[in-house]
Amino acid sequence: MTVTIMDVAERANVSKATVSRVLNDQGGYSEKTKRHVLKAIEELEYNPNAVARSLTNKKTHTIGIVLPDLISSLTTNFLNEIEAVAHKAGSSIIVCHTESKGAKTMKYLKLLHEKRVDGIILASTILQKEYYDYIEKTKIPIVLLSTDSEYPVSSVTADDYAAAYMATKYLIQQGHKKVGMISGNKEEWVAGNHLPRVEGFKTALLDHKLSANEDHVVYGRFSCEDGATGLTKLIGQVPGLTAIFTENDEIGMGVLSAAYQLGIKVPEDISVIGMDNVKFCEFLNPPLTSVSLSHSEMAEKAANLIFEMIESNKAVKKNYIVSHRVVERQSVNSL
Amino acid sequence: MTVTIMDVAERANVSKATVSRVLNDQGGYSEKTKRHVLKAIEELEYNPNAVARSLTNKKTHTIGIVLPDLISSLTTNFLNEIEAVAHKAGSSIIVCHTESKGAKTMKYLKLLHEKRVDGIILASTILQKEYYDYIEKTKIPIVLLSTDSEYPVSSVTADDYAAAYMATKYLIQQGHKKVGMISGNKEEWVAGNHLPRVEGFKTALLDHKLSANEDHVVYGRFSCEDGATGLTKLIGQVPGLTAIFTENDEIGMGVLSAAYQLGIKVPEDISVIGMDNVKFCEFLNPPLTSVSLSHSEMAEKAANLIFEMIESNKAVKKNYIVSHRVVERQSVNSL
DNA sequence: TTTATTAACGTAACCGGTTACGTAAAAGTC
DNA sequence: GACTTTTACGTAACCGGTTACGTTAATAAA
Repeated sequence: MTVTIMDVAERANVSKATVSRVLNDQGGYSEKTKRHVLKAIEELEYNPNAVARSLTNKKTHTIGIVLPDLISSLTTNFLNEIEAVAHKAGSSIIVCHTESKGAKTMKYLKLLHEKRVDGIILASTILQKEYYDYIEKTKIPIVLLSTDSEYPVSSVTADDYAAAYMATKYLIQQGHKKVGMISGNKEEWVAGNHLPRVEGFKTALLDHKLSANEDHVVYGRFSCEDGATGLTKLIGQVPGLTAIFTENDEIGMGVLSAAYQLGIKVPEDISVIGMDNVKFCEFLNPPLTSVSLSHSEMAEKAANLIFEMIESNKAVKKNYIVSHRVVERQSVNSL
Repeated sequence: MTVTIMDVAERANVSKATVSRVLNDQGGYSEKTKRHVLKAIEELEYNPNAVARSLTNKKTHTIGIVLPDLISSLTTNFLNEIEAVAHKAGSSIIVCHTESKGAKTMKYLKLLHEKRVDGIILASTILQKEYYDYIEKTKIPIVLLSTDSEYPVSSVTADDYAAAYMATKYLIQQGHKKVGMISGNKEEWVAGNHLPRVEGFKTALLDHKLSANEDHVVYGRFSCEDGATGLTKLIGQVPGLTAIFTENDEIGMGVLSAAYQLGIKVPEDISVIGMDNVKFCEFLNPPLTSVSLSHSEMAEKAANLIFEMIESNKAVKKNYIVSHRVVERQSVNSL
């Protein structure tokens, strides 16, 4: 049916070994036979079978990405960047979407191992002991993207604590004294990096001699809707509230939207700063000030790292922390 | 190194054929040997090699998705939905990002064939003759997602013409007489469905005895920035403009943002209707009225269709058109 | 001219599974 | 008890490549 290396060999009157050699530029054949082989390939429209090749080579030129439900622009950021790097490295990516369910993650890891991917990027997912053990056993190179871990594995992360601290400090420097935070789900196992964010927020407040207790933070999940409900809740909990730090831009967007509906003016009545500096920040009304975590950069680093690990098959382990900065727009007032 | 079916066979004192049989529940072995085999698998932590399996089975349980640069929420919509369906069908997805470059598309098609994917979903990409010929030759099942084609291939699309017509008619019915459109790039080969959108727009105008010439349409690319520049341009080109139809929500978002910056009130001064009904519409200020194209539904249908085609390996060809409707929010005023 | 070296291949084993076919033992039939 | 059928396997070929090794012919060296 489909044409194989054997067909090419026969038509070119050589052995399949020779065909394989010219295919891989390995030398060991004359110019003339090379031409013959190439001609046969051309005529038969031969397309090598990567599956067969992978079997002997023990390399699939495929890496797996597993990620939970994320803000769409984050997912896209990650995926785009990783895919671009992978493509340059001559590899493809299999994406696995875990829907925030732990069980599915383990299933996916097994699946990816079955498919013999060359490496795995695990994004925004806490590395459970179970996962770690499995990865250790299978020896698949792995890098964590946007999560740290207690286990010795490569990772590319942002310093969430410091970033949150910076966001909060920025608000304080603009003169705000009553500031609240809207966070993701307390129990949420995804991302797993909101606790540092809450800590950074509180510490910044405390460091500047401002009060900071649990009333100052409101928990939701990770979406726009939470911004809306969070806003009213927060206003109730902290009297005289003038500024809000939202754990991510999507929540920030929700706050902006809710404020608009409630007739609360941003930034005149209340200032908002988000986090992630996602693309749409610029186009919100008002444009959302946000602390940039350069997700693209993270993803790119993670992708490069995984290929580095794959190539030098020594067990290199590296941990990168990308920088952050606040990008000022118009959602924060100075008092 | 890694444990193979042979290792299992030896430990269980059977042939690898038998191991394979119990692995695939094929019968032809006693309960006792089954237990032995299972025990050996357990003890050795055997994990079958999908690559080897694919080689004989001629099935990789992998499908390829190729898509160009899209609005991130669209991409995510597509990917999520397709991945979910694929996962249920026991398959994985390889995503290929063409960055709106035609050359890359062909490369990806070849790559996917090399990797012997079971099927391909080609999203928002015009099916060039070259692609079609290649697909025909390789006999890979393919379905087009969000693009039609002159060639006989399966597809799941929206009726862009009708949807644009509906959007425009909606504006007219709200009393608008001077309405303009901001479209994507005229020459853009991606999406390929903006021409019908422009046509739908113009026809709706004409059908209601309103003027519609090329001045009423402004072309950009597909992003927020185009909304911003498009707005000022359009205001210049059509005097007395009261409403704008944007080819997609991202442009719509850009218009909203630009209007805010320019002090133009939406919808009081100018009404805006978008297209796609992407998630963030609800959270814009004001919330953006948009005609819903149910992309999730499209993606799901496309995914189901591709697996249907893969299973019944007859060359089934089906063409679905999903419905559309305008979802009213607050960006359109009635005069 | 004879011998050593190298170039240009072919042969066959291997990667890790699946499966058609053959066979011995167990079970069923008369 | 002899014969047929069924069960429970093992053997070996196969999927489509890669590669170690062996062989022959051409070329270089002596």
